[in-house]
Amino acid sequence: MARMTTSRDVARLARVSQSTVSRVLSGKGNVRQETSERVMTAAQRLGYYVNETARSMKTKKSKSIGVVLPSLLNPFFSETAHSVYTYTKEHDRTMLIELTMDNPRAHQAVVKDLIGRRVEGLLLGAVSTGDTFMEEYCQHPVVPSVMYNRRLSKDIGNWVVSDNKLGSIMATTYLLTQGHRDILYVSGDMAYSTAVDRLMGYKFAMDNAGKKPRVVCGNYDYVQTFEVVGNVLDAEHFRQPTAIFAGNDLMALAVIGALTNRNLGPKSDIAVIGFDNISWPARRDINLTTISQRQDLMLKTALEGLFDLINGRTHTVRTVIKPELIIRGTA
Amino acid sequence: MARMTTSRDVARLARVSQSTVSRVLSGKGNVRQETSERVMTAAQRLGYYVNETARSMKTKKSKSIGVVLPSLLNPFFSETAHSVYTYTKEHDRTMLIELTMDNPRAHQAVVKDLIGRRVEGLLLGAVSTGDTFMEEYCQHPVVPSVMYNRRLSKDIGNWVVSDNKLGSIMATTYLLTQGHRDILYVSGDMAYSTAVDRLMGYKFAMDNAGKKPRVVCGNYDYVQTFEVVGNVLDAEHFRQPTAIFAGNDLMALAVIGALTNRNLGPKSDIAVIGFDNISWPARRDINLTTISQRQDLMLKTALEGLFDLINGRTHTVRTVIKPELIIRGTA
DNA sequence: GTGAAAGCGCTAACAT
DNA sequence: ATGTTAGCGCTTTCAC
Repeated sequence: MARMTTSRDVARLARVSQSTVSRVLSGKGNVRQETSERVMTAAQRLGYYVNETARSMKTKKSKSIGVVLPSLLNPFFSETAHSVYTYTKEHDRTMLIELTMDNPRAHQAVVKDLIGRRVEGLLLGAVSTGDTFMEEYCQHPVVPSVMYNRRLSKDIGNWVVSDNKLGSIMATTYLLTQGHRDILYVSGDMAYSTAVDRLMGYKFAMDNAGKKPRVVCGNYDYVQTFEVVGNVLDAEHFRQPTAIFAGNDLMALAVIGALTNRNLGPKSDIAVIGFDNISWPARRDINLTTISQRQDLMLKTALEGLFDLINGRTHTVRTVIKPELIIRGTA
Repeated sequence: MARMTTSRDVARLARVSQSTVSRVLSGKGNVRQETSERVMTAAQRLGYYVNETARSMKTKKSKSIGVVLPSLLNPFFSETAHSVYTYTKEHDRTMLIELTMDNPRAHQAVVKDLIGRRVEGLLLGAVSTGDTFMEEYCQHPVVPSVMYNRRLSKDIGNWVVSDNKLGSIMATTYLLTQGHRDILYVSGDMAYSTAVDRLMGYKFAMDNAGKKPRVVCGNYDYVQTFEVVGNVLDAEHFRQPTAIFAGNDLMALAVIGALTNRNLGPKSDIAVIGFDNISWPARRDINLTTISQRQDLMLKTALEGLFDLINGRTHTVRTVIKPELIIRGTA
């Protein structure tokens, strides 16, 4: 491609100074109507697009916020990304997405990358509990950040998370009151606070009811859960659980998949409950009973908090969102 | 946040010139081992991150490619986004995502935005057939672009799409050979070439078989399809279709949802076939019969083409990907 | 209301 | 091997 037109080119054609072009296109400063029109026409004719790179270089505002997510293959996070886009746009910012690909070790690099690109703030949705880089970062931040959904084990930095332990207790208790005694819990990847807290809640509720907890690990992964739960279902010498509580909806879907595969019906044969309440399209036929993280509220809170941080309106943002039990058709 | 450290700060601390810092951190130019280490230590101590904005300002390479998608709520496109991330990363580029929110009118603005940010190339996955801005853009491009999946009606610009008409014929013919005569087609939003071509294929195949086509419009939207198809199913005075062919998988899921809601089974009562072959998590219990767009191949082709364009290795990229019939459990 | 000039933080000649 | 210098394309004083 040929060299791109600059404001200088526009200035030459419009017979004004380059700073006048800047004034017209940024909408700042007084410019005579006629001059303005001449500039606009010239810009149009040359197919001029303001160079945002140069602009943010000068203004020291990148107008962008960095978002770190584990993956876009989990509906929970692709929905998050979609909403982040909407909200940041409302705040006249663009979102820069980075993915860790479900690998905690990739986190540090993508955060550094985002900082290098001079994002004005960081929304971190893939923090693992023991991330030492993040621990240090929270002590000496260069750019405001808020952890979303997942957080560090040390209670530092800014975060908006849901009360995962409580949500887990709610789910387990609900199954208990439905008469279930053998409740299998499918855990997520224990590298993340959500998995830790949810497991804790499940154990707490089971202990309280004097029931024996039974746990398998699905790692927040569809395929792994499908297999691991399948193994449980196929083990003939053990008592089958009457209910399965999955640590997130993605794994709950895998559970249902494993069930269907064996001609077992969710609820009719084995109750299934998830966690997240993803507003994912197949909900009408799956109709999953789940714990809502109230994702939209959580995200909005995190983002508003981040903007408050950016604008110096606050120093800390720490919010716990109360989860909700959503009873549908699978439990 | 305090002013960020610059290479100048690092230079001062390391007692070298600023350009030496640049040489060390960009890995270009010869620097003595010892000097290099001194710079690295200084950078470390100051928490220095190279300002990519300034760097790309100077090098005139943004190291980023712009991606326009209709939405991240449709699994087809969130999967696309996920893969784009992987591929662009392999090419040492970052992806800048913009969404049209399924609104063709939003397209022009987001493309301009991306150009303003000086992306090196554009992957356009949300082009509508009659977009006059894009038509003009293709004649006088400022930045290389390739349309992905959807394209203009005028045959201009660069594109990688699947043979949607053929795919549609394959789906319809398959249903016909299965003995179906009353096949309902659920169309997508006719603003997009995919919807136009798929409808054409369906009609062609039906005509060929001497069957009467029957079409409703789901606009590529889950909720709308759920309702529209529900209406058909509830219309008592009409003959029910024995098979439903949905213009994409998202709508096929809505069809199955509407079926399930009425205690009808896909295949057992009414056959369902989709289009896309999204590798979406619930596939094991839904087990949707569909037409594969071979998304991965299509995307890879589009992106490789885009990079070829960027590097001046080619002038045009136009590829039609042959679709595949994937027979599973719903038809 | 408009122009001239400085400078954002880098890289890339060009010197030495 | 390292320092000096000149911009990249803007915004923003400061003059006039």
